[in-house]
Amino acid sequence: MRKEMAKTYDPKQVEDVIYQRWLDKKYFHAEVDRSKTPFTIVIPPPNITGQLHMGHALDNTMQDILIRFKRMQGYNTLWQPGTDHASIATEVKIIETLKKEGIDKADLGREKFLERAWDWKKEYGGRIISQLKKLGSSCDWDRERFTMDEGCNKAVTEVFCKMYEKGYIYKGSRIINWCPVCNTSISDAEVEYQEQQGHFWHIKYAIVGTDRYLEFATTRPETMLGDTAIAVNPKDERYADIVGKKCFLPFVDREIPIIADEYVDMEFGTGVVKITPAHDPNDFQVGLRHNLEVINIMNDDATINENGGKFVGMDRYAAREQIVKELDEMGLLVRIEDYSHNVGTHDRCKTTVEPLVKQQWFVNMSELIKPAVKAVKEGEIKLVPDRMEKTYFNWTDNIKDWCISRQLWWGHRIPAYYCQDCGEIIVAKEAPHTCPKCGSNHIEQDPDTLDTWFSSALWPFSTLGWPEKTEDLDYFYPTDVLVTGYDIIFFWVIRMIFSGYEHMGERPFKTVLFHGLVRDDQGRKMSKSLGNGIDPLEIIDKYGADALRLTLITGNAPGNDMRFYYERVEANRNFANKIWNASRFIMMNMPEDDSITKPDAKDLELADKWILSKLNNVIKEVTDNMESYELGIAVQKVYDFIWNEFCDWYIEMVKGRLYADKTSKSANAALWTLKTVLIDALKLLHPYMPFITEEIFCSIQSEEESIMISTWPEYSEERAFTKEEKWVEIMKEAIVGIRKVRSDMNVPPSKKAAVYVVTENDTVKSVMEGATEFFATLSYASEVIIQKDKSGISDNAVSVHIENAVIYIPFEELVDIEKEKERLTKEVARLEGEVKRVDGMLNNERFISKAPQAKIDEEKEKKVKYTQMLEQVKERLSALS
RNA sequence: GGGAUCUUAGCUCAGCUGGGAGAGCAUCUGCCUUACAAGCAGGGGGUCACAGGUUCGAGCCCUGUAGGUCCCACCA
Repeated sequence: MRKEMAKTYDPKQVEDVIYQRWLDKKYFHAEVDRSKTPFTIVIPPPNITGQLHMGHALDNTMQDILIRFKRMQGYNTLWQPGTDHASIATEVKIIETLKKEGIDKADLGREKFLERAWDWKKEYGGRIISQLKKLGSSCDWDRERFTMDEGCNKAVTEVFCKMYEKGYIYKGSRIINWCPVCNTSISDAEVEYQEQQGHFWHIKYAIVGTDRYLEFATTRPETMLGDTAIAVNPKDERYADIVGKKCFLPFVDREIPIIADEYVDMEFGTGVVKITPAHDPNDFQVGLRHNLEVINIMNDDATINENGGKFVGMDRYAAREQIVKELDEMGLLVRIEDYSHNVGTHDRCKTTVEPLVKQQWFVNMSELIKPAVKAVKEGEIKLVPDRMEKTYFNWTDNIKDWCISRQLWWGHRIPAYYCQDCGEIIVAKEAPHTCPKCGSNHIEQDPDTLDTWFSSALWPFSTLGWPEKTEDLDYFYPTDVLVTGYDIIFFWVIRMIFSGYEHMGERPFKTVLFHGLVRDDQGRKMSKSLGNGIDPLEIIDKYGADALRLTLITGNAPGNDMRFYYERVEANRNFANKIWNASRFIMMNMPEDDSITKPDAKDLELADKWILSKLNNVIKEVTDNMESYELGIAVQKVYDFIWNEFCDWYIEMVKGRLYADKTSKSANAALWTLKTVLIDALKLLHPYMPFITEEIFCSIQSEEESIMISTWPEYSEERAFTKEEKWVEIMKEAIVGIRKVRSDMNVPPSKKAAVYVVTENDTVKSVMEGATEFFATLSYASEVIIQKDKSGISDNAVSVHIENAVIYIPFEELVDIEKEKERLTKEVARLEGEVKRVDGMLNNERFISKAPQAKIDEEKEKKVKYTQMLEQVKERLSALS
């Protein structure tokens, strides 16, 4: 025995030690090696503000599984790590901390603010990395990158300038989404619609030159201050006569035209819509069609500006209240209706966004998106599961220009410079000293920064050295798999894809593997406000990283959300312990000098061949499943194999051989098989449970120094023992049958009884003879007697029927013949049912003519088997009466 | 309004290209059998939402219905 192993596995004792050893040995490190095929994954860079949550844990577990699997298969694997500056998320955090110190961002000034931001990065940027390490992530940490490091900055500037030159990036005054709390524009993708209870205010305006009024409804009465028209549908006969007339707009004393536009739905409400081009995207479009004036009535903080007349300075909601009140007093408020509608909010801070017309930078998407659509359509990039393609195309088909400028300080500053004298715009990698147009040196850089996704869109190649033409880029790009949540398809996945084609001329990855959200045990999203988040680090601390990883990967189909249960972590912790104890058993039984030798084929016994063959099948299936990204199914098979076949059956089968004579050939064969099967099973499990598999691997063998760089097992014809597999399955059936009978009769395991196997079949006879030892132990037999007929067997026996054999257990006084007859009668009924079912199929001409031959043969075999068993049971039954 | 997805054991979910329904937890019975009580052995429990259709054969494919979840759009 090599060393004393504790009775229960304690992950805390081993995980950190093992991880450090892997780091020291540089197993995670990748170098270009042209003799090997690369396999590359770039990490979705976590935010520097982030703490590891279950989403990260799932995402990174999946990546680590793929990387470890491929590494063992012999690929030159690179898992490229790094972090994201997360412009707005970080900026908000810093503003918060400043606030606590009583400092206002504006007072601090840009430079000082950025100093604080970098301090933050230094302090917290490493936090999430160390948390990823606790999970066991085998990233190449020597290559850690940051979206705002020198290389990424260079890539961003390069891309901006290039796309500006091509005309893809432009500056324009358009309606954008404005967050009045974060004080910045945001992209369409960042707007989250929330159903809110609001009101529908029915208001009327006087039609100029008549005594008529025009009634309409609005959910945002305060925007009336910016109304520049009233619209009806051109086909609407109700209003045909007033189109072209004007309405009087109270408060701002403006006359606005009544226009006709298809946009108006005649069926909805009164069929009249107020048009506020400056504060509604649809109205903006209407305004463009009708050349309407765009009157912005709001300041950046969502207070009413000087265009709002007497409401100037009021907050948007206060103004709303006041306007409604005054309209009512003026008799212009018709009624108020409760109304539930969707309100656009900022996904970061949940503030209601304000559509505003502003000067911003945009990326024109119409050309860029084309190769990204083609790639997925033609399968050059595969989305797993493939239904995600629908979501993908839904976005690409309705793509709008991407607003990329943000009124923030933390981020990549836009490389655009303005001549303060002649207004010339210069976009350049380096800040110009003089204006190329007028020669002035009075030049200022655009104060805005870029959307944080602008830099992450470049991540698959910027991290490999682009825009430099590096060896790494040449070798590791395109990457192989991107693993991410379906919730960032629009933010990130699509943008990486079109960026890859645009700047590299090639796809950034071959496959995108999506996962869902990890929810709490009630199916709710884990969130800070609900306080229902489960900290992965706590789980690791309590149950170990392996148990957590297994929990996240099992019992859930690709792309589906999952619920997190402590019970499942516990079950997986128990599984770890099970493996631990199986290994402990093997090591305890090893000879002192470990002198196990590979047995000759002829020395392998029935059970050995059976488990080797089973293992062989599992290897094949698991490998296939993993190659098609069915990670959960794959590990479920390993789990079942280890627990239900290896531990529950094989170990029990060989105990006798080990306890008898450790130096015998039989014991050697058993030990060799135990060790071989365990090691291969550990290898299959290693990508999922890296720590415990490494710990056991290193103590059970000394030829190799780490399981993570060992070779992935392969299916081998040599280990395919089909016949033995079948025989053992029949024996298991017999054993289970005996146990069941005993259990039904309440016979305690301590009470052994003789077991007679009656068979005329030579194969059954020889198979049984070769396995009496384990057969006896597992069926609690005092002895196993194999004979051709029933002679010498007491009538006071119960019988178990298997294919071509009847097993008798003479329990004598314990046997209740009437009960036994009842039991056998049920068995007859069951078998008759089986025969009937098979006959139903085989007598069906169309089944015979259309079903595949293999299926027909299978059913024929079953018919033989069940008919034969039915005869046996009937015979026994008649013998009892 | 458009789309996706789900409905399978008491609970949470698997079930890959159609060929006799599975897991974990829970539950019941019996076991401290010298790897493991975080365990062992045995059991109960499902007309796979409903209605049609295709097929020799449907949990799986098609159509429809009902209910749930999510994404997109945003009728002011």
